[in-house]
Amino acid sequence: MELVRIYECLCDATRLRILNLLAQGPLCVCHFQEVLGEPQVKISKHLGYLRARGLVAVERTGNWMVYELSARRSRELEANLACLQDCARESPVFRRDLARLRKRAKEFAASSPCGCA
Amino acid sequence: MELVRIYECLCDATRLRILNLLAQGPLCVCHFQEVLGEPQVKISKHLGYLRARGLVAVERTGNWMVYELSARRSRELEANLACLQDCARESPVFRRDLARLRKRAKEFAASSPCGCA
DNA sequence: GTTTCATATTCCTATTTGGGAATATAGTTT
DNA sequence: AAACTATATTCCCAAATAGGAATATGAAAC
Repeated sequence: MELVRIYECLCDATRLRILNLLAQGPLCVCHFQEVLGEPQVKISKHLGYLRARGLVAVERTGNWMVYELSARRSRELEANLACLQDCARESPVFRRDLARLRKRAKEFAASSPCGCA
Repeated sequence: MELVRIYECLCDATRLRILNLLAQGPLCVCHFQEVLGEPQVKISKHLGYLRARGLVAVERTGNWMVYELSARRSRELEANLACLQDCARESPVFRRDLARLRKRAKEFAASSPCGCA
């Protein structure tokens, strides 16, 4: 059942926070690190997990790996991402992450030429 | 994060099928067994899992344990159950389960006095 | 009180998971 | 080519999970 695969992706806090950020647009690994305040290996592994299950896609830009939500989403994935967005809107953790993302968006754009944020 | 707890409940096929049936109303363990065609221990354990996390509630009626969706649901749970319903509507597995449930509803009502179905 | 019935629990095993330390890789810069 | 950067992977461990066989529980029937 494809639904199960989707829910497996959603049942970890770090992955939820990653998906929440990605809803705003593509982002590279080091910026996830900064915004979420989590070690590189953790971020990288969770992104790998999401990628292996087709929720996100990657593109290399120089040294940076820029991740984005997969372009081709099943109806089920679309519905669940929308639901997550809905829930995230009211949750302190997710709001805080988005606030940090916006706060640093300019620094990000200036410092790294990876084109994300 | 409460959301993670919810998604953990949703990332198993048997539990999804259980929740899909419960959306139609309360049901006792042996009827889950029949409709889902799964062994007693499996059903019972997954119901225990859902119960421990507050998604379902139980009430004893004679020998039967009748499960139902928890009456007090957070906004997040409500949203995700609705989303699941939405996805289930288009999935063969879930539709088949519901068909079987309806087909046997009368037998159930006649055979066991547990008041479910 | 013993049997029966519906359900829960225990015990076991195999698999998956999350996390971190250390290391590898692949581009970029010098 | 050597050094550096951003990221991925490997190796380890502890914990959670799913499943089934066997057994326990608790209410009902006899």
